[in-house]
Amino acid sequence: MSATSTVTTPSFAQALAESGLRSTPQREVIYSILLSERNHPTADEVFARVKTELPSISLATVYNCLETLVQCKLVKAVNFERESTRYCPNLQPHAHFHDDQSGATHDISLPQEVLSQIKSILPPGYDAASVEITFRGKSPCANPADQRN
Amino acid sequence: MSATSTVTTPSFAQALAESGLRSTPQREVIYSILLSERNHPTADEVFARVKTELPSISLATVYNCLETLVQCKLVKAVNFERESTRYCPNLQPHAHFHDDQSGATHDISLPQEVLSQIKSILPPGYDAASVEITFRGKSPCANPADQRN
DNA sequence: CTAGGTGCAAAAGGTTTGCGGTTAA
DNA sequence: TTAACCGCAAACCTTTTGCACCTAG
Repeated sequence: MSATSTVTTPSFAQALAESGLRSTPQREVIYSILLSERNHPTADEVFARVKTELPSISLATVYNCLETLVQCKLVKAVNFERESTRYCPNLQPHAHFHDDQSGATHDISLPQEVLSQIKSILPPGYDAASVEITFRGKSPCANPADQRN
Repeated sequence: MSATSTVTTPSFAQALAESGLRSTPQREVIYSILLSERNHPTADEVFARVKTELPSISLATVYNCLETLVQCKLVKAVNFERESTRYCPNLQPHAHFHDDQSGATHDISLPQEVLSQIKSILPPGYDAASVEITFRGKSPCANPADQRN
């Protein structure tokens, strides 16, 4: 629950090890921040949060760590237009809903059946390794405190 | 057919006028390049092409013109990850297939029925103004000359 | 001992903006 | 005449990189 302690989940260290990488305090804290704060934060937002725990961390290291986590498939990088890249620890197949007003981003679960119907629109010969689905519009936004801006 | 002459399609000037904007040679040429070269070029690629017709044009003007065309909905801006923005005059609902190897981008037509099934995965309360669907993977790429690389 | 990591500062894209001069309604 | 445009250069923002130092295996 807390992002404060250095919780080295076995699977976490393991996922890194599989890529020949180490589990470091920076990587652990950044990962736990992503897990506890599922608002799809930007690198800058993660930086602000992680600084409270590791005051000496640099923004470059945050970028590097996030990239590392993406490499070993612990998190996904999400982009909306030209906005800053956001990071998301949800590895399940899902779509994203981006609320332009509030800037909030929500995960939308994506049933396997819909996913395969989408893939079925591809003409023969196309081999899709991944599909990315992004909605834009107004979200319910029940909790105004969730709004970004 | 030719992108050389100053073809002021009525609808083109009209679309601009509706936003209180003018039809200029720069905007016309850029638009006709997009129409004739449907490879989803970047601003830089458009710049290279348009310079052969308007040698004195600047990259900033290309960016400005493209943005203007997007504003008055004559073209769509397309983004893949953090790559340069690409521009696309196809206003029909369609998905994009991005070939990571060649860099090529293909329009995939999106049947209305599939579109509505996709929208049906949204929980109640969500109001999607637009949906963006991007495939990544290997495309047939029958014509190697099309590869961007 | 040495490959991998961190922090810092500088560089690298891609895109936008401010400004002086030009042009079309 | 005057608002819209253009070209140029500088600014901007996000992200990456080079380098010196440090640390875990």
